[in-house]
Amino acid sequence: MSDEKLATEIRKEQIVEAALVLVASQGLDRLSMAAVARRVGLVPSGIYRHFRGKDEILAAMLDLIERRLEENVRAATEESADPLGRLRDVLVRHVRFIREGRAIPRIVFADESFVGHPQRKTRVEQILQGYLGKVGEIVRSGQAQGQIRPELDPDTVAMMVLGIVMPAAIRWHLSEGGFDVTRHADRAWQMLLRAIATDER
Amino acid sequence: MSDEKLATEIRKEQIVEAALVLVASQGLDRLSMAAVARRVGLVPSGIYRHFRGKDEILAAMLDLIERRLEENVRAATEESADPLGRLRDVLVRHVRFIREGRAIPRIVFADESFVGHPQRKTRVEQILQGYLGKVGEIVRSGQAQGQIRPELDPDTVAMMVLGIVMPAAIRWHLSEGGFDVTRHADRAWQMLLRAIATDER
DNA sequence: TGTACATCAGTGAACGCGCGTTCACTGATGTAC
DNA sequence: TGTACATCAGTGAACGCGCGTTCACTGATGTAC
Repeated sequence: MSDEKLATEIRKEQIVEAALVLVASQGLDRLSMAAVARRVGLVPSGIYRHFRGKDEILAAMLDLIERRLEENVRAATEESADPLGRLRDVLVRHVRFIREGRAIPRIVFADESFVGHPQRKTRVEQILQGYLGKVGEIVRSGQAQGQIRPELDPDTVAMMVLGIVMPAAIRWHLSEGGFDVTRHADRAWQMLLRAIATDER
Repeated sequence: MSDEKLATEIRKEQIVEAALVLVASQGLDRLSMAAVARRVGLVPSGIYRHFRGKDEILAAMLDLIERRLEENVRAATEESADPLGRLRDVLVRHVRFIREGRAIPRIVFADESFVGHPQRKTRVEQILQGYLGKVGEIVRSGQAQGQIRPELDPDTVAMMVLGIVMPAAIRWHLSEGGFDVTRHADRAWQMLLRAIATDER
């Protein structure tokens, strides 16, 4: 198929990236070895030079997602000085994730078949909790600085930020991009702000 | 398999109900004709006496879900007199849905394979919009009665109610029931209340 | 009330299909001399 | 710098499996007489 022979490190990256793109555009259960192979210009059996099997690709995909989510929080933290701004930045980045390709929500919402392997289920939980934990940290620092009401549970606030994006992602997806995610996120953010910001502000 | 011969109307109900239970517990892509048949005590080919194929079962399942969601709003409207109470009631019923079986979120979050048939995608959108529309009606009546801030978009508020439940459903599912959905819903509701209730209240 | 028959729910073997995976092979690439 | 060789990425045929679906059949049920 391809004339080139590439080092396995490069191929591995290509394959995982291809898998992620495919999940984003087609969904997890249309992710076949054949489709991944086609996308990187290989024959299906060629994949097995680089991965032991589909499971290993899925595991690598989860690692990639974890890294991207971490990068997301890191960038938001750098961009804004104050915690409320950071939270909003996280939200905006979520919206961007949706508009670009929805691999992450698709995986997290994934079906038993994916999450069926107990190991994988635990891993997804780990990633989600890690992410919510980091967003919760932003909330906590906002409370320390007096921007966010001290009596609120940081974890709950973090989940509500996610909760703004999730139904919007679904409607966007169902309507083939017709739903205005940005507008919804703006409005919902204004509402959330009233709920969490201290009165002094 | 079973000694009994049952009227097709009864079997149809049994089959759709079985499909819904299976989706709830196993996920959409483990929903096989064989599994459905086993659950109602038939041989796989027996299903074809009552449905033209899997597609028709899925369509009937969507109809059932639509009815249950409508029933949900109806019950909430009857139970509480004031709109804020009704909204809270809708939320509580969502939580109950999650704890009982998560067929509905699983379907709405479903993968391209399910929603791939354009007709089915449109149908899911229809159901979701219908539901959000009804929840939005509750919000509107709350605005008319002065309980809910008039400047808020009812659709956004309806989505936020959904948004409280969705991430919680996922964590509950991932943690095998270990996540306390009710507690999260209570906390998030308190936050949402501050965001949407008028000051006079 | 008893019998003959049409209806139709349920059966089980068989099918075609797409999938993940294997395996013996080919031939390009980088290295040792 | 040129040649011989080991390495290993890529190939294509073949596999077993589970799936949705079909089809000729069986035999219980309800009805007409």
